[in-house]
Amino acid sequence: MTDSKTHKQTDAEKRLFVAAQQVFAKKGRFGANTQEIADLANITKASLHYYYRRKEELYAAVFRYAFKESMLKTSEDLKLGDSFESTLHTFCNNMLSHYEKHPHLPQLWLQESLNGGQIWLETCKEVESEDRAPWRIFIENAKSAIKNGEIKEVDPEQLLTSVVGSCVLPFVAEPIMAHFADGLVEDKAKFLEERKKHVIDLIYRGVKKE
Amino acid sequence: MTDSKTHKQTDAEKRLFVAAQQVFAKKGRFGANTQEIADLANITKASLHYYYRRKEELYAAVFRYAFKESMLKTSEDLKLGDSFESTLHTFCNNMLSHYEKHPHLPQLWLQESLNGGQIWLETCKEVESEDRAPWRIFIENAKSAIKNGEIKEVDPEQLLTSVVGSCVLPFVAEPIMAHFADGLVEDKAKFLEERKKHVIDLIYRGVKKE
DNA sequence: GTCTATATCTCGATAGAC
DNA sequence: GTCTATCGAGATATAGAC
Repeated sequence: MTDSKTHKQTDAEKRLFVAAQQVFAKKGRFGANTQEIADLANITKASLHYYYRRKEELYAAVFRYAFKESMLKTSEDLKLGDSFESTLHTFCNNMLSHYEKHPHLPQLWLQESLNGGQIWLETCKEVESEDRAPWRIFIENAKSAIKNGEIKEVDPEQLLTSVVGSCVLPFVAEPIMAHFADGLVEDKAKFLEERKKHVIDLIYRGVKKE
Repeated sequence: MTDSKTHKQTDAEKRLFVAAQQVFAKKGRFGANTQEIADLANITKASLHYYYRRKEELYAAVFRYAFKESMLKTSEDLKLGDSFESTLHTFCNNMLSHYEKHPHLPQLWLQESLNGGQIWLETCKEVESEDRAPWRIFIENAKSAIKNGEIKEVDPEQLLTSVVGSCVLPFVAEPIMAHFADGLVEDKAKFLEERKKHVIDLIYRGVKKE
């Protein structure tokens, strides 16, 4: 944790934090209720309110922490100045591996976005001011790769949209995707491993100069 | 409408239907409340319950109708046996044009997915039994294109995931995307027009045999 | 069909004992 | 720090007049 909650967490508080992530991811900021969170964390509602006076505080704390951690993971090994091929490779692999371990996180992002995205925006700015924003590195390296002829002329923002959309969909639309992607049901780990290869190959072929 | 609600709708019921789409898309199945829906439709809560006894019934009716209509739109002009290039072109253009006119629909799909996707699945099966499922045509035509050498060997399900993810993200993550895609804020129509070209070009270059 | 009024229930939040 | 008990707001849903 980086800011608001630097104190030592008790076991109960840790369980609360994890439970809140899950429930907010499934039900959203408004749909989630404190009883369900408390039950999942094996504490009472009163204890929940002891740690976080208001539900909104809990939501904001959970989102900020999870998002910052994830951006840190996603930007790992990404370096300004790397080739686009290497950047794409690292970006997709990091993102997909991270979300495979924590599939509820992309759901949490989406819920926040559907609910207006205000806290997301605030957190984004913090991440950017600390120079840990993976999307900035992605866009910068794409621009350089266009200039030096590695890839063709494309709008880097459009490209980023395609990459993120491709990586994230299996997690936010799992119940539906399971219906027309048999692989997702039979062996999820294998499907996601193939997904890494597929997205990286598809996108790189799509932009590289031959 | 195809089944459950074939009767003539009054003006009030139509307004209710539209309002419910909007509110369920933003707040989700659980977060949405009937007061907000009724207000937006300019009717009272009592009238809402006159048409749909329970909130859940309203939700299910709204989802089924909207999803079926959308699949009909998306599968327009798609024909079994078309080349993959033509299929991709039609699929992306139809989808993006439809969602540009009704940006809350992809939000409704994802809300349903986050809430378990049960009603989605039921509706999917209905659509498939009526042979109006655009995803089936997409996958079939991709398979044929692999066989006849138009495109390289790829998993059609992975490919579909990438296409849908790329097309849908701008609508479900708008508040965030607006932060790093300037074009989306300045001129949304232009951004989406460019998006069509970008996605079609990126994906086709990514799979075609040179 | 549409309304006002109200019953009933659930939720977030607090008080206060231990 | 964790609990039981409870308050009060706000939600869904219903009753019954027009």
